[in-house]
Amino acid sequence: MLKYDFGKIEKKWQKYWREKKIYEPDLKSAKRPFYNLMMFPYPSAEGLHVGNMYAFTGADIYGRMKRMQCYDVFQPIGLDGFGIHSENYALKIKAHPMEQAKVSEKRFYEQLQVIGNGFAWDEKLETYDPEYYKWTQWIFVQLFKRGLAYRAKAPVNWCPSCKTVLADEQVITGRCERCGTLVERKELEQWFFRITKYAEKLLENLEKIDWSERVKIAQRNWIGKSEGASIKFSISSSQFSIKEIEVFTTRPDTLYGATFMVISPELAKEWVDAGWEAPEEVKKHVAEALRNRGEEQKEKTGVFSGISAINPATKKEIPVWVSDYVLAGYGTGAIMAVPAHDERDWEFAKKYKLPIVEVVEPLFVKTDDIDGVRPGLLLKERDAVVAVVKHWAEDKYLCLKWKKTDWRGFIVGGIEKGEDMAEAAAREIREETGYKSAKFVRDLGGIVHALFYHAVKNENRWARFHGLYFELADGKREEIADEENQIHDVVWVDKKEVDRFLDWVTDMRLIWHRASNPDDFPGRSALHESSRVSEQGILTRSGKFDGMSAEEAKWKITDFVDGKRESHYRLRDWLVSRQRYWGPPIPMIHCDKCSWQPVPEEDLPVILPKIKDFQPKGKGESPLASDKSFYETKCPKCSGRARRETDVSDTFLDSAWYYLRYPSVKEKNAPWNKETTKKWLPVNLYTGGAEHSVLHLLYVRFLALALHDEKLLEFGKSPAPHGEPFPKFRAHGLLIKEGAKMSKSKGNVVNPDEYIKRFGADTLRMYLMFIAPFEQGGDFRDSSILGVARFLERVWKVGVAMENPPGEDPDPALTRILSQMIKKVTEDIEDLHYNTAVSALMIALNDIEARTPVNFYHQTLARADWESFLKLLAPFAPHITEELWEKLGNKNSIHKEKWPEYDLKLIREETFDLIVEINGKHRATISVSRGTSEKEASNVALNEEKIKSLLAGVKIKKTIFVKDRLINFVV
RNA sequence: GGGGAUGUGGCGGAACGGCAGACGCGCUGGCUUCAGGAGCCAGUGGUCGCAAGACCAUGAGAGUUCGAAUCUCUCCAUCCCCACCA
Repeated sequence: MLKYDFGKIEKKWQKYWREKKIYEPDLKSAKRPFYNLMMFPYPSAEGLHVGNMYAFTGADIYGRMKRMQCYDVFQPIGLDGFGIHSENYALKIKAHPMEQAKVSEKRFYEQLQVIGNGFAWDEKLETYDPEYYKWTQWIFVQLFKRGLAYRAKAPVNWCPSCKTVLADEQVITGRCERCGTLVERKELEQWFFRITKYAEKLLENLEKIDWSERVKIAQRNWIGKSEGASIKFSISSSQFSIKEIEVFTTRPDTLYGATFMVISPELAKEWVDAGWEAPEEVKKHVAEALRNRGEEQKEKTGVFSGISAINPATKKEIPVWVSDYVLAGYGTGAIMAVPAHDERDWEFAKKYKLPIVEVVEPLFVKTDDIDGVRPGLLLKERDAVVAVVKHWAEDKYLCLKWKKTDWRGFIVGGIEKGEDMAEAAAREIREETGYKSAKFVRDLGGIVHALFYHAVKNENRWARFHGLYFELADGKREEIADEENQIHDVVWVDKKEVDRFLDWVTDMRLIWHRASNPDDFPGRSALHESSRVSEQGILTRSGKFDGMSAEEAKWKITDFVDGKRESHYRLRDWLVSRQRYWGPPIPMIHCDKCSWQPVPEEDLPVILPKIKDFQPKGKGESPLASDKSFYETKCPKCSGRARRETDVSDTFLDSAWYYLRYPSVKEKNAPWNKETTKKWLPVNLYTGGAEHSVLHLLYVRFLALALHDEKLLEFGKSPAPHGEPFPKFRAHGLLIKEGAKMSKSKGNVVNPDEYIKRFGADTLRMYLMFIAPFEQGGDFRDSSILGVARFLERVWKVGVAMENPPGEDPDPALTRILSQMIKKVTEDIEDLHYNTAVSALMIALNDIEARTPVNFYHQTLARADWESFLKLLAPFAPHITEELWEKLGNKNSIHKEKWPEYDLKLIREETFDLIVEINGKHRATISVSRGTSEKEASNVALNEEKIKSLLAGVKIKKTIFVKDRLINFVV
């Protein structure tokens, strides 16, 4: 076998690319700037992970195609080297982070060289470079000056093992994201960024940016908007200064069912501090609860506070409890408890025997499918009902609306033709509701379907039925309404609306079945199964709101008790300070007289000193706090003695703006050059891992939006939402190994070096892309890489043969095949479907080989077609294609060549395979010319022997014809 | 508990609502080779059949459709993210 020397070739071209700077766009005068960005890695010094390479290669392929499509592609790389990852690694191997960073840097850049990406090396950056973090600090100062950075004492997440505070985002189920230790709550003074100010904007803009849907959903959930009302409850026994309790609720419609209140231990403590003389057991409970905060979910516990409040709707006195199931950080730290309609309140009420009052009755709807008739019912408003019935034979739907004011629930039923309607109704109602007394409308004959309703009046339940029937069989209908029920409209509606409606009915049917579960009390289960349904429920025991739909009552009740309609967000301010060593010092100075002052801009950067003892201390202080020469300084305002902030900032701040620095790394006087930024931003395509859905990707957006609003930043490109840095983001999937997640503990981490040594970077790149769709992730298996290695060997074989003088009559079929492939590969790369693009290249090569005697490719394969093939392959295997391109006598890099174009006419074949189906089953395939009409196709098909015999003696009812594709005979 | 995703041969995975299983791995047989390996040729979802072919197959069940892996609903399984958010 002809082995190509990938080691030599790859080295040769990597050197060439670097020297000729073929991946360096002209940042000043580029005509068609395309910023292709990939998330930069944090160097862990164990070297580049194959997962990094997977991500980079995927992004690189896209960039390479764009470059060949005549864009000025800018594809920078750097290192996210500051932060806890790198620091912990240094601690582990007992190295100084500052020295270790240099080691990691070297190793990473070497590795990044050999994977063959088109990086713009001249613009590389490292977050721990003072030239870089000078501006990270500058950003901090700007935010501080504009009130977007503030210092506050707050309960924070404290990791006792890492000895630092963590952002909420870094706490996973009560444990530290990094080391898994249980996180404690501590009260500390910390620096925050006011990201909550942007909650609404961050949410809104999600609708306008082109991102992987799963990432958008994650962000939406993280921001966690809920609409509700804030309502005040006054305290009846006002023994101390607190006179009222404010709560936030998303269900103000259930206010009449609020039978008690619960406050969080934190709030209780606040009250105590404000002078509340709480009973001993309350104090005990609070102390204990506060100690246990952050622990895993456990059974709810609580104590009665001895205080009572007034329910503003019922004016009744209700007890106030203290319990740890109420969180301090969300809403007001106090809730109104509606045990009938909230799972947690229900549990609590059951445990402590508190009253439960049901105030929303579910809407019972049932449908049946009998005799082809599909009845249904839709509740539109409080006092109008719409029913839709499908005609059993024709494709028609009947839509009926009528008004009624005194009902509570509806039942829709179908009955058999000829069955006595009254009997059916009686049976149905008794079975479904258990209501015994009923009055029935008599059957008047010819009934195919009927609708009923029953009304239920609070405790004193009664049911009455009203029948509406119509004759569908002969197309006539008869409508009957009694004196109370007026039919308002009868209209035919279109199918789409009916389909939507029927889906709704199906949902309701499910709810019905759940609701009829005799457990607990009626309604509870139904209401908790789906908030959507509970809001479709009807109010009861709610004074003048009885009978109103919950949805409507929501805001009416809010108004009634002087509540405020409000939106709350789960998102909380970004905690940016870290009591660690390996980060950019926060550029703030504290003076006893002048309070907090930012370091003057001309004094930046505040250099991180190289200190010996960089171990975290665990006192809530950074190791820098033991370095006098660092923290002793003068107040920039009064020049008095002052103390420098010794905390450093979160790594996520470093990575929240790196993309702005890349095009401007050579700018000395500003974090980003105005013109360059206008020209190159926002980023055209951002690629990275979905694991950064909420952390990094939210922070970056926040910062860009804020900098825009403060007029510190201006993007010039693209019509994307103002200030959004990444109008298009694609998350790649996770690469696993033989079915398991790669992890050091399992020892199954794939080291790319090893594979590059064995197979070459081209093979590894292409294999990674071939495994599975890029956005899905894939399973790395050693055995499968051989297929790609073989493919490249064969490419080499053909390429070597193509050095010979071309033959006289190349095969036109190959030209067509290659043209089809151009289309396929171009579209696949655009969609990031690299696996199928690779497959298309393999098919093309198979065809080339199949149509040519071995080693005589130059005679049948047109040179231009081979050049196209190489160009299409170039993004995947940049080295081998460059070498073969040179072998053809070309002087310039293939990566600067123009991407091949295809001729639609050439792709189109004159004939196609007509699929002949009988009743949708494939029976024959006939080759006919393109554009064949239905009539011709039908004739050809019916003359086919096989079809003839299959259709002998049967009548064709209908023929379905899809042009240039198939013909289907329905018999 | 909530949210999201995914279920197709022995495996990774293909398939604008229109020939299910492209491409690759693996496997089987043959050629070649001292041998190992590699290469080349043929085959490879299941059942029945000498064959032509027929039937069955995309987690299970229903629905829509002339026609469903694909759209809708229910259930099951697996994975990921979040988790007492009122």
